[in-house]
Amino acid sequence: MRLVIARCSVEYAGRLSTHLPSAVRLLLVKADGSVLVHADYGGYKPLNWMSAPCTLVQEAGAWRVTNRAGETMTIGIEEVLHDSQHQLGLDPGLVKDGVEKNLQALLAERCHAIRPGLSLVTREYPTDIGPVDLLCRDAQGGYVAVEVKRRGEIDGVEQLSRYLVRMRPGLEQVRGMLVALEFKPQARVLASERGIDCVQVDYDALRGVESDVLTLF
Amino acid sequence: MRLVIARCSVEYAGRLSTHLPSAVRLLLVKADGSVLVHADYGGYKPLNWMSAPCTLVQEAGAWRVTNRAGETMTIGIEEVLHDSQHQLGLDPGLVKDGVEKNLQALLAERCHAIRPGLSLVTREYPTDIGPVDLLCRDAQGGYVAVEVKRRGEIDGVEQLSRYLVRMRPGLEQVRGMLVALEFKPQARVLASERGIDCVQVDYDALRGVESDVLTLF
DNA sequence: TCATTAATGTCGAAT
DNA sequence: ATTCGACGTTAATGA
Repeated sequence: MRLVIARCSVEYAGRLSTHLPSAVRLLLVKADGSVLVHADYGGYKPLNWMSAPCTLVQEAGAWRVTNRAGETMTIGIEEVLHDSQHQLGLDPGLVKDGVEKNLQALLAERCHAIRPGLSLVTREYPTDIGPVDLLCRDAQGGYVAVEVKRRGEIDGVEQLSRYLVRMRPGLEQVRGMLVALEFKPQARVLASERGIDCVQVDYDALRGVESDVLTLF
Repeated sequence: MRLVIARCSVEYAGRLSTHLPSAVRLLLVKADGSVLVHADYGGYKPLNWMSAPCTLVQEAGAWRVTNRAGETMTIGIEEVLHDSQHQLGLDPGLVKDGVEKNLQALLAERCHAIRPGLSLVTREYPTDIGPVDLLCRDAQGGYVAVEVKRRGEIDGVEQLSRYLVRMRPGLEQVRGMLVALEFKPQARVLASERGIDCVQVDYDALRGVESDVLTLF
């Protein structure tokens, strides 16, 4: 990893065009070849960047970075204030907990935590445009297609709607249910129009229920 | 801006939980307080981060970064291999060209470049779920709702479909038109099913037409 | 402040 | 190679 603090200007031409006037910035060159240009504010996103795989050519006063798609980033170097190289080695990588996969697994084991009387038929019930997260039956024996999201947004309603259309030839009266940790108002409105129930659940409470179950065995 | 190369482990607890085992990484502390943890591969995205506004507390062997939402990032510092501070000053900021806003502005001024005979009624025509980019009339006087995208994808078709449903009570025969620089095949298929026209335009040509017009005056 | 939407979205998995 | 959906999406904009 190479760290350069330099007065520079940057041009990017690819999916769009950008221009960055001259100022002092951090240029970060990673071992995989990717180049990031960071200002001293604004977390997360670089001002400009090029992801690997790409090639960096250093000319007299300019770095030219290009990728296979023909996108180019040109960094005009005016003054180098710092330049250091560092050996970092491999990274073991990030472990995550609390993503949709975990949520779906918890809900599959505790369907009645979504709605009392709900029981699981199968996970990943296939349709010709992709699998429905959970297929359940309610207390009256009716089928319920459940789409699980961390955040209930309009896309989730559209996704579940598409599944329901594909399922209805076989399962005429299947109902739709969108389950999420939180909901956007627009999603509730659209779901309501489509006759889809929105059910909000609590991740910690679900995990609590889950660990209670585990301690029983 | 402070640059630290350190052997460290990182925990994040917030919208989800993550764990990052010990390894050598770049810790980047910006002037606005934001903290980024970067590995030596994988462009653009930090492994972990906290955006401003947030507070960094440095204890004996650990940095604790928290934000207003109660999210926490804890960096266990085991060995510092590099530590330098740099004065960057203000950044003039990034200038972009070719984003949807530019495209919409160009098309609003040159509706007939979308389809001959098309004329603008208004930009940002309101519906109760958001504004339609352009409302136009065609050569026969019929209304046309135009949604502008850089890339025509399935989401754009769905978005325009929702607008059309909301508009039809007032504008019975309004047609839908999705305009983009490029189209995904699936978007064309879905649009066709919904009776929505897909029109591909060229950004440079549009700008060319525009600058020709400007040079006339 | 919240809600909504674009993004050089990125990234990973499945096809 | 392309499509699809998740993401601590982030970031910007308007109400």
